[in-house]
Amino acid sequence: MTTIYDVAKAAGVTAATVSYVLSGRGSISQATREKVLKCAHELGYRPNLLARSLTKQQTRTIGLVIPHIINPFYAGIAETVERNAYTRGFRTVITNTYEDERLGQELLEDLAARRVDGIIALPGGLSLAAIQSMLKSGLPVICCLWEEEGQNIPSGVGLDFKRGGQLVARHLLELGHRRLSIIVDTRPDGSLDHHLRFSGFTETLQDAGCPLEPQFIAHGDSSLESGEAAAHQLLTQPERPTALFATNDLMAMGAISAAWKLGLRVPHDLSVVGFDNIALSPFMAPPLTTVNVDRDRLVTLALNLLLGRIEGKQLETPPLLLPEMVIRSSTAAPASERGPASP
Amino acid sequence: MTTIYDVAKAAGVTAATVSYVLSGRGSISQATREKVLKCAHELGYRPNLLARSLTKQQTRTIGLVIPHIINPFYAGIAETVERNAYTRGFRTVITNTYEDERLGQELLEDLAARRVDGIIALPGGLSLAAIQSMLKSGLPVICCLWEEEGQNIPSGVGLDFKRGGQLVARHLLELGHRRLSIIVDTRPDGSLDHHLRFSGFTETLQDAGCPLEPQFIAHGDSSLESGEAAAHQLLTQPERPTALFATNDLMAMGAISAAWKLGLRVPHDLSVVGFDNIALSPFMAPPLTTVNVDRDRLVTLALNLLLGRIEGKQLETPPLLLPEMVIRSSTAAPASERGPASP
DNA sequence: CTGAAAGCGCTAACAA
DNA sequence: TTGTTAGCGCTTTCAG
Repeated sequence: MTTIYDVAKAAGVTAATVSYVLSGRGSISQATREKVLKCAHELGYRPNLLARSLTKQQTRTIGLVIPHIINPFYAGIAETVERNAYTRGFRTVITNTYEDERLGQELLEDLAARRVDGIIALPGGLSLAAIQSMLKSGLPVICCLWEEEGQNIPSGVGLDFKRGGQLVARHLLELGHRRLSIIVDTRPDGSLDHHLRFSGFTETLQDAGCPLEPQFIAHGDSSLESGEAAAHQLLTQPERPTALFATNDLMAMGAISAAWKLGLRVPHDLSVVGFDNIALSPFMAPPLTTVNVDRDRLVTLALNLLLGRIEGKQLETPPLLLPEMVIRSSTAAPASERGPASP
Repeated sequence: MTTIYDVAKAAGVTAATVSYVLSGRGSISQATREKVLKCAHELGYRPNLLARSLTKQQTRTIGLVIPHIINPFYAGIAETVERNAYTRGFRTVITNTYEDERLGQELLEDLAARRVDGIIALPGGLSLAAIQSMLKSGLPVICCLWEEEGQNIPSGVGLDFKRGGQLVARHLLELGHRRLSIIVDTRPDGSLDHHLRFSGFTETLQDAGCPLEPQFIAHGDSSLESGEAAAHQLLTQPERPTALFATNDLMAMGAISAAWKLGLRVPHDLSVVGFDNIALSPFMAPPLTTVNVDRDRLVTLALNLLLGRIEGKQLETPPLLLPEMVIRSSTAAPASERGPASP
């Protein structure tokens, strides 16, 4: 691997000079600049970021920690962060916890060891303690979409998940549904946002005098598989629900799949609502009614916060983002309200 | 940030000693070992990988270059690579070209500048020239799923895409379809694998005396959107095809969506076949018939090759992987062959 | 406009 | 068992 010294020797100058022309700093005569550039090119010189970062004490790199890239919601976030950070001069390294707190901890340590300039952390596989520890060592961490009972979360950008649950309940109620069901991800080690979607949903039903029945509550782990399994269970009961809310789009897709396999038509026999509005949602059969999370805004805010912190500014956390209903074709009035089916 | 020197001073030893206990190398008395460990912990010491990598001349990190993480096919590959590499002691940094060759080139340079120990490169947004250039500078690069007319590809692991196209044609033919259509990604700057899926498909039809009609060929860019648009075009012609092959699963999903919106039932009115067998495929409505690419095997082979090369071994490229049909519920005999529809 | 020199944090001979 | 020392590749004062 050719170094700056090799280039310097070839160009008959010193390493410092090469460094200057390469960085565009300092004032260098046109002649030597060209000579250096030429030599660098000929020797196939490639800067060593390790060395550079070591001296400059910054990497212009941020870390992004998410639970699982296979979930299109996180893939979308990852893309947005990567592109956004890139235009602001930062590289992004994406890491998956796979919902494993041990791994999550390790990843955080690793990012710190790589001396990323800052981290954006999403819940799922990350303990608050681990984050605090990073923060304490001076590494900026921005928490996105984080919800944690009681404890105060480090600065970040949040979303009003509870409101999301309310919106869904209201939508379904307005369509005339009375036998509602839910598939919710409430794994003990998961983050609490699904609980909030759940409570927003149930409380609204309660208030409307139409409380959620216990047998219409099923659990999943946010995956397609779990959504399908939970929906199957819900839909094979003696009295079926007419509507189903899955607390994320992937489980909703699984639910639609379960319905399909049972010969039930969505939305005729069953209305389905998801949460997240992933890129796939408009292309499901039928297109999924869901709750949108404004990822662009989320990421922009998070990055503002993070890059601000990296530059030493202590910006204040923005207000909660507001989710909004996206009504597509997977919801309709219950069949009894509409007369006979039309194919 | 506390360094090894801080720890050394606190423990009353020298930096080298600290390095030794931290790495577990050398022989250190139990007493000092404990003392050092204790100090390191108390000071919140975190190793600096930049410095470490700089001296060790290796990062234990590999780069993965893919077109677009939002495509579940690539997300799946990314996960497999990351997990696999991790168990072998390597970290992975995932980068997206977004199908942009300029960006792709830059990413490659960046990975090299970060001194990753090796790279796994998938086609789409990467020029062969850029890869060759990395190779020339001594950085191991393994090309996966690469197809390039004439030119000889650097070592890597490939798949018999043509055969995949043949399998699809055969499957559809056997079901009794005669009016077949295809949505293919043949962007000029894309990789050639879709061309191969296409030619395998068309040639088989040709041989069967049932050549693909020109108006039944549509184009996409591998995205959901493009699949839906292309399918819409195909399905609104005076005489509809009875079967549709999309050269990847995402476009197939778009096609199912288009069919749904036109009130056509899959597979009753239209059979749909995809390619890739992404994690979503079994959960589409209906579950998608597709061509499986054995990602585990692919990644294992690629990693063997890469880690081998990193250790200096020059292993020979394994034979092409063989794709295989996965028949699910999106294909059936054409309606005319089956009598009237059953709901 | 360019060179000399110190330093970023860590590792690995080699001595002691 | 531990310390000394040189060096990894680059940046950046400070001189000249």
